[in-house]
Amino acid sequence: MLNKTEKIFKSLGENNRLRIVNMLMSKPMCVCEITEIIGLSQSTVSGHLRILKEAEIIEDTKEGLWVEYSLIKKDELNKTLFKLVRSMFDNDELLEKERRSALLADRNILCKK
Amino acid sequence: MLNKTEKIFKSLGENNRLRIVNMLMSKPMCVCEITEIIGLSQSTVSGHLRILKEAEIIEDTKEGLWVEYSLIKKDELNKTLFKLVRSMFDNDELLEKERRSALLADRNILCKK
DNA sequence: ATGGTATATCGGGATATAACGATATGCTAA
DNA sequence: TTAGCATATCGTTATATCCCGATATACCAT
Repeated sequence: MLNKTEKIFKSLGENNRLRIVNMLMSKPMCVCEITEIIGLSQSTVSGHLRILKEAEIIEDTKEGLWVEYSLIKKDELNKTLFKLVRSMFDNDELLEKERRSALLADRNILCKK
Repeated sequence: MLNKTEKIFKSLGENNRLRIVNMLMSKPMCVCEITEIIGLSQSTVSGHLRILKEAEIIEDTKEGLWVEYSLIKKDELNKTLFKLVRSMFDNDELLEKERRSALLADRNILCKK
């Protein structure tokens, strides 16, 4: 469907959302972890997550006080899409660094203020 | 690379550009054919084509007075991308109709005014 | 050269998007 | 219940995007 397709590509057509998708390739993360690593305001990150969620790229699960976001890997479309995106992300220094940061991120350290 | 990836997805994240890509899946077309079928102004269509061209989704070749645009199918990335997009376009009535219109389009009839 | 055709570019108006800080909501623990 | 933390939503501002008509450019035929 045209509008669904537009929504998917539009959601991926923005640098900071691509950075979020890239980080979620390492592991599911809560908003505060993403916010810490990406260096944007919490409200901005929340907005980006909403857009990716509406495009059915990511989903969220409540984890007590936290909301954990993760890539939706069930359906074939997304699998192909993520494989493609991952290949496009290869050899990008910033993205590699952020995948590593995501992997190492510990919400108990990053989030408690 | 991040910015290249953003450019590609941004170029595909717009309904009318998706319609153009869909039509070009039938065959290479010149601007006037696309303009006729899509029903937007010539300048708007030209703008969309420029964006798709800058994202290296399509390329153009001069054909005398005409400029013919076609999908860039050489590299693997695009091949995968087009296969994916094509599958997302399946069973969309408007897009099917426009692929057919594109296939039947004859620039000698559509364009000469 | 002139006239005609196809395409690209420019300028402007309307709408959409991205960013932020402030505030609201929702949950947990004491 | 209250306090505190994580997240979502709201209001605003700045920028980007989409559309069009008008104009410029490029090419072809006469």
